Amino acid sequence: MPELPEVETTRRGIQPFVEGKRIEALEVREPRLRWPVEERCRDVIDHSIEAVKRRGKYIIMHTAGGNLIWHLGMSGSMRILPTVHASADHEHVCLQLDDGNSLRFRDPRRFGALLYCEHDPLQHPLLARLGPEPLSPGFNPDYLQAALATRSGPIKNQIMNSQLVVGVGNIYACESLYRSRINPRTRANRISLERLQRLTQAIKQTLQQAIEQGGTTLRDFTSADGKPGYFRHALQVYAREGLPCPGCGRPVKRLVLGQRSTFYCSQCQR
DNA sequence: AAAGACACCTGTCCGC
DNA sequence: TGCGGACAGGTGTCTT
Repeated sequence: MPELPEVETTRRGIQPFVEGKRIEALEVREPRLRWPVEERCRDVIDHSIEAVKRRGKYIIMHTAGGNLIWHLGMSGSMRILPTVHASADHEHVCLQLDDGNSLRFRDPRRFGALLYCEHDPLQHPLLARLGPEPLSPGFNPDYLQAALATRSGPIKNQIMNSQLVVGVGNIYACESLYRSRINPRTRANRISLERLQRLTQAIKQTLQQAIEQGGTTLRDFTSADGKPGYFRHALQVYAREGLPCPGCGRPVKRLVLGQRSTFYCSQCQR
């Protein structure tokens, strides 16, 4: 489920409820996430959450007792509920706050993660080698051209590679390539600077618009208040195999790249 | 160094 | 109604 817009929506949703609050308890009902939840996560107990940040698809909570790094994986979501509220199925972690509310982490598939990092979380091995934020000025045509110089694989695989740029998952890769009229199979290092200009712009616009819509809900994504995202209605090719392309009316095609479904228009995207 | 396959999980949907 | 198989928003790890 969660690509950058969904993670950012989640971050914005929880931030006002957790920032400045003290962590009274950390209840791990199911430690078997992507990696086992470590015992030292408990070092944050009795400390206040000073800030809630995002890097790529990671959500980072800063406290004087160390930092919590969250990843939503494929099926993760967060909600704020009264602590007395019973926990739901697949709600693996509960962070109890000092105002009677708690943050619940639910993740049926358990591809998500809760990590602890005592010092600078950006230096954590999983975060240290991440590429630039797609909405930052550092992600631009010149950067992308240099980054792709040695990459001959399909462009779609490249923009989904978090070492080149973070936050772009399967939905937004498909949508951004459609918007920039680039065929997802195009070999990355053969794309002109002009077309990379279109691509970087399309990625920025698509992600920005999706954030403004609260992300995309395909099946079960909800933000911290339990509401779905509305960008689903703006999807032009993703999960629309056989339906007419909004540009030319021909049926949207599907192929598999990097073992992921890829949706595109063979007429509009060259 | 880059690319591709595989792994990790549960839930849902579709065809028979 | 039940069952098997395909598929799902991610990404680290291993092998070529």
